[in-house]
Amino acid sequence: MDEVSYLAGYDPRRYPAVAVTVDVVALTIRDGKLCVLLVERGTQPYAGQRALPGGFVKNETLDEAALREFAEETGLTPGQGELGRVHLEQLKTYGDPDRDPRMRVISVAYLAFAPRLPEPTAGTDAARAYWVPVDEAKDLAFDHDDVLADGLERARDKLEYTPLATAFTDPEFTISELRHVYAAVWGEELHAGNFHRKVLSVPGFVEGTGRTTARGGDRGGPRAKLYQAGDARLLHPALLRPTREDRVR
Amino acid sequence: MDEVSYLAGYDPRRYPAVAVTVDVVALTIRDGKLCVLLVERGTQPYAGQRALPGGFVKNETLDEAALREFAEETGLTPGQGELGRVHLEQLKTYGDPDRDPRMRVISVAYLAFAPRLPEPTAGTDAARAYWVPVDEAKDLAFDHDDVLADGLERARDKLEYTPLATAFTDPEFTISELRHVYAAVWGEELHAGNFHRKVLSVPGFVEGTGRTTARGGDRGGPRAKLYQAGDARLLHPALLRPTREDRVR
DNA sequence: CGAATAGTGTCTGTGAGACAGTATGTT
DNA sequence: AACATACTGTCTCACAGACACTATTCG
Repeated sequence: MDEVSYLAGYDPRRYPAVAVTVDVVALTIRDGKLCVLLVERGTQPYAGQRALPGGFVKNETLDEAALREFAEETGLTPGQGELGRVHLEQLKTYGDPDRDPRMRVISVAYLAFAPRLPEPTAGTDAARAYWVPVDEAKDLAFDHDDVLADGLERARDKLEYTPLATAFTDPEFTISELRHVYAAVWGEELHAGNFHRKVLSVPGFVEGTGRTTARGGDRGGPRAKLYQAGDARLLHPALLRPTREDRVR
Repeated sequence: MDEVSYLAGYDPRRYPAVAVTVDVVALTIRDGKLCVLLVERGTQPYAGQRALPGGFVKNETLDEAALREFAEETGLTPGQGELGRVHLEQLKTYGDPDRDPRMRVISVAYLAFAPRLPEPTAGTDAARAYWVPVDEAKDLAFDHDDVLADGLERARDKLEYTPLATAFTDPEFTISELRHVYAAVWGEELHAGNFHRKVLSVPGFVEGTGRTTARGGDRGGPRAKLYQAGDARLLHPALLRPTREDRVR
């Protein structure tokens, strides 16, 4: 029976209550490591454990709910500055009947790619959230280990065929910085020379600004040219990560 | 605030009711055309219009709800025969506040790839569902036009890097039949010779059965070898569809 | 026989990856 | 001076796509 004919004679109050939340897998890169935003739980169940930030969906779209939660936890002001550069996309919905011990909770998970942000300030609502390297983010509350794993997989895939790596950088970046983003997300080093040529050869991925860095690297080397994100929304050809035969079967 | 601390002191009956449904974009190929399963709506709103099959989530996982809805509308018996060959995956969740005029409805959409199925029998519950070529499926109820469009996009992408085209065929198929699946989903003809060689060169995509068709094609030609799906879960290298520059920007 | 199809051989252009090499910075 | 880094050149192999060709079977 489709939702509609069903709803016609439906009194929602007679059915077991269902709650809908959004949870956000917010990723950024700090000190060359891929990090995820977590909050500490204060109440039961899972008190003291860490969880993904999230909350109830109010009278708003799902996308708006996710953006609002992200802004609240990071302390950023909606519709302003850094928040505008955050990429948010829907990831997957989790709804196993027993994923929350108290009642049926359907959670729409979102994936966020954020540039390096100021540490959430103490004293604000955002104080309880902090960035954790993804390989230290284990034993999360509820099914959030699964949600995080799905988010990481999606993020790694997206770097291959979209220019979203630039969402992790400053507006102006060097090819080397971009390579470090890929290395952090994929967890493996990339050949500097080939990566450089490849990035420049993909139409619309990056465009030069004419500027260069003020000085060379900490340990020497020439000043690097600065680039900004181009207008491509898909990379063509894609930047395939080194083939892992075990990903195939 | 995360979902959890919120829920601790939460009485769901005090909040506006939210309903959660699943809707299914079920695709199959009939007469060489990609078709989607639709139902005719009997009640307001959108009475008389067509919609994707769907319904309320009961005390079950979301995946189970989607499979149940699909089985109900097609008349297939759960856990049996043809139903076991259907591929089901979560597509996306739709939850705009006004997508249903009566109340807040969050819909988790699923995508199904089905082999050619018997036409739903009259006299059963499945009688009101029928297969419609996707290019004739317009003006659907609610936001189902968007859902269908998202499902088609996902299906076209999935054929590139997974062996899911075999989910549209009989268990044993010819390379030519497989090519017609790609042609139907992508909406363009493929070079027969190159496609043939490409499919056989991808490890684990198909494996020969040693058998051949009983007779050649209707209009001549040798008997074709029969293949079955291999054990690959990802195609490597992928079967990229002809490049469309406008997909990139 | 004529036509359509299954399947293979071959050539060409593109791109990925390995490697080397040059120029320009740093400590 | 020693070394790291930015960036470019070159070679090789894999693969996509165009095209040609043979063999088989149907009407």
